[in-house]
Amino acid sequence: MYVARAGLTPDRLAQAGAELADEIGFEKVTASALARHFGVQVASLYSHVRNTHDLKVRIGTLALAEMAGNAATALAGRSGRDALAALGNVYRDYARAHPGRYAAAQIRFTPEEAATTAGPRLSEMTRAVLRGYDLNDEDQVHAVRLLGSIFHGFVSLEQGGSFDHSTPASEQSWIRILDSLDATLRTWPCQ
Amino acid sequence: MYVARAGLTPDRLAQAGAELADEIGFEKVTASALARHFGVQVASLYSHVRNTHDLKVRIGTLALAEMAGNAATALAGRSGRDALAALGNVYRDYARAHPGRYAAAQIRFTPEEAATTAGPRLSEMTRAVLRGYDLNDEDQVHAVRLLGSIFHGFVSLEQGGSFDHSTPASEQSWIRILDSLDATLRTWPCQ
DNA sequence: ACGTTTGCCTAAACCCTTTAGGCAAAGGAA
DNA sequence: TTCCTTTGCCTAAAGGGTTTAGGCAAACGT
Repeated sequence: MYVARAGLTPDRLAQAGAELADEIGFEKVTASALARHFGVQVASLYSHVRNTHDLKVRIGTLALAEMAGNAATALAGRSGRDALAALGNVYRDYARAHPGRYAAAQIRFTPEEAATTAGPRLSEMTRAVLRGYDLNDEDQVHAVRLLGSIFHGFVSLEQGGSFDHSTPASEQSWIRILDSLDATLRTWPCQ
Repeated sequence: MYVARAGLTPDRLAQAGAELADEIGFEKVTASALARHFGVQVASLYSHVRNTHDLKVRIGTLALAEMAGNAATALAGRSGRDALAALGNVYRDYARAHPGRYAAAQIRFTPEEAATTAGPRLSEMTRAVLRGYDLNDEDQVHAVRLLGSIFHGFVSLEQGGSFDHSTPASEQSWIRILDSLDATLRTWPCQ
């Protein structure tokens, strides 16, 4: 016995799941919680998503797409250290504004899932930053991996509170790290 | 109706949980799975750990202690780039050999939990590496955070398969990244 | 041998996931 | 409009995982 249709769709579930993730934590986003949010029975969700893993993949995909979009905007008209900082801040700001979504973006995708996400677009943004530095093709791969490691590592540790119990504030370290990364990329071919 | 006591203790549960985590994944380590492993009823575990979060914290603590121990061994008699690579390889090798334990070490500890873990000991190992470079106190904090970010970020992305779909092998990037990190630390004060 | 402590048990309540099958609303065609 | 099809959400039920309460018997100190 119900009043009206809730209008569920896979995208709407992913969107609501993303919002819920930011509020209560990605690992607490369950089919039950989402069903409560829409005021429907849990089983109803299964007409729109295959299972909870499917739901989580959709949330992660949404997050990656948002990050790639933010990156495209942030990188427009920037190059060099400016672009480097802009991309780093996309990661960091996104993780701070949307911790649940950021966590969702870190789930392990299968190869076919990964191909359909905006992950490749985000890699492309990283390569765009590196165009401001003089790297050959192989070094560019290493540099993409270096940037990904630092951005993800820093954001992940900062998010986990690892930097909370020492001074100065992590902001200071972030600036210094961007500086040193810029220096590294400028002198990379010298190795 | 049972035959003999299983000899459960908090430490034994954490140890078995750690092994289970490496076999089936940390997120699949449940009280149920652990009880099955020991051939006891699920409720029996609750005499030894408060709840599943307590169990996970114990597994994470065990992992951090093992990593800190490995680091102490690896750093003995090394300095400079040699020590840097040794510490990085402790992270990387541990994550590869014990993915479940490594995941357990990443859970968010409360401040009082964090104080009792080997996390501080691992930070101390990082500072030991930095003694081979000429950094003032504040720069040392930034450098500790940089090392933590890179090591954790690289290992985490490599573990997640992010480097699987491009060449060359991640091993090459790892070496280049250690090299550039060494160069960064050697010239850090020049900024 | 005896009392106390300790370890594991059964039972039960609660929540989350997933599948199967059903009814009624929405939407298209005559 | 009426009829038919599709679609959306429902109920029901089975299967796990978590956690608490209370009980019995083994282990242990004396």
